[in-house]
Amino acid sequence: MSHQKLIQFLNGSNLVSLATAETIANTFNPKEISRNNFLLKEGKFSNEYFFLENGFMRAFAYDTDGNDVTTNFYSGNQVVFEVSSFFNRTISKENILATDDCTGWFITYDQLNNLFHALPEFREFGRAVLVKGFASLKTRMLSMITETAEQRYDALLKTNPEIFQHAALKHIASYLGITDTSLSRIRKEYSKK
Amino acid sequence: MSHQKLIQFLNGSNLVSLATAETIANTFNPKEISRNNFLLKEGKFSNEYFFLENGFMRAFAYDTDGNDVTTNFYSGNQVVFEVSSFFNRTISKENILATDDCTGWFITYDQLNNLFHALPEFREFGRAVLVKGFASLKTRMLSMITETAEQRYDALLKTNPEIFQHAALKHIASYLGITDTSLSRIRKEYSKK
DNA sequence: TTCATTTCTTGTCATTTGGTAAGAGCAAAG
DNA sequence: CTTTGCTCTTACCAAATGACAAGAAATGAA
Repeated sequence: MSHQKLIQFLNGSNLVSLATAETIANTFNPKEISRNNFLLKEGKFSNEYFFLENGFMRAFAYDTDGNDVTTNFYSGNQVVFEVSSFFNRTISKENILATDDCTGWFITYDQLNNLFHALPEFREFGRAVLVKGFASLKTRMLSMITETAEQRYDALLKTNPEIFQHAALKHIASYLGITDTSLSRIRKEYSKK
Repeated sequence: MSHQKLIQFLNGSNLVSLATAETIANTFNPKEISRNNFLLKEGKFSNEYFFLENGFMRAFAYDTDGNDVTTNFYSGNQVVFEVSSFFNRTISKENILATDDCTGWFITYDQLNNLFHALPEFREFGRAVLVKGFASLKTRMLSMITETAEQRYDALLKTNPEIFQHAALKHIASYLGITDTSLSRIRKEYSKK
């Protein structure tokens, strides 16, 4: 296994030089997670800042009635971790599950901080990762408030079609904030158009 | 005007020593915004990392139909800025309006980065601000998906009662993701209990 | 393969929420 | 004080979504 994809990911952000990207990548350790295994289980600490190279993951939490609610999907070339648990060193309320066989690279919280301390470029990169996640959640929140379920379905289909190739519809439904029954109805209407 | 509240805010995070908090605070400049003036207007850059000492602010965006949608409320002792515009140096889609006379302290993007570069403690603080905002938005997103409008109203009333003393109900309604008509109905039902 | 389980769809009905409009209450400006 | 405009409430009806249950389809295990 080579660090090539990780180096490209770091350098491609335009925040990290190629030389620095190589230095950073060398600190990352390879990790494989096979289908139906967890990157993170609720009650544990998120302690791996994980670059997902290949595979697919789903983050979810349980609501007060015990229903599984999808909070995020992750496909390749993304960083996967639970922000609050990882940075605040608190136990996670979320699970992150590999729904396909996954490969990637990780560093621990301590390693991340050492790199942040030593490499200003990596700090910029780390901040950009946080900001990007924040911004996309804000966008999603606004769409929850201003758009109908069908509009949100349509937008997800167009912007993240890969999700529909990897995730169960019931999990997509809870991600969209609706029941699986409603999603099924929406898809029926939608297919007529 | 003294930096005292700002110093307490920085030091109270337990991430910044008192001496460093004083150094940081000295870089901040005082700013007053009177009622109905904007800290940020859409189309402009968010370029002030603003510590709100006193007053009340509301962030909002317009949806595709031109409706005003409240994205956040801010009362005293919080940092106010638009994450994506500020850090990505892009124009803002959001407005931030002082709904009461406000006082506080700000630094610019460049000043913030200089401080981050020079003071590891302030980096930690800055990260904590981002992480806190991210985590609270995740919580809000989950409540949008799993709770009824009445439950969300109840939760907001209990966790952020100050909002009800400063904001118009129609603005609270869009923040909760419902119409002002629905909020009015919910309040009527709620008051019976 | 066969059986068991899970997922997805569909139907029915109830509930929630939205759209619209009208009127009451309140506050700011003249 | 009166007028004007904005906010909030209320009523009515429509639309969207949920809850539940049954059956079909797909998946996984033995």
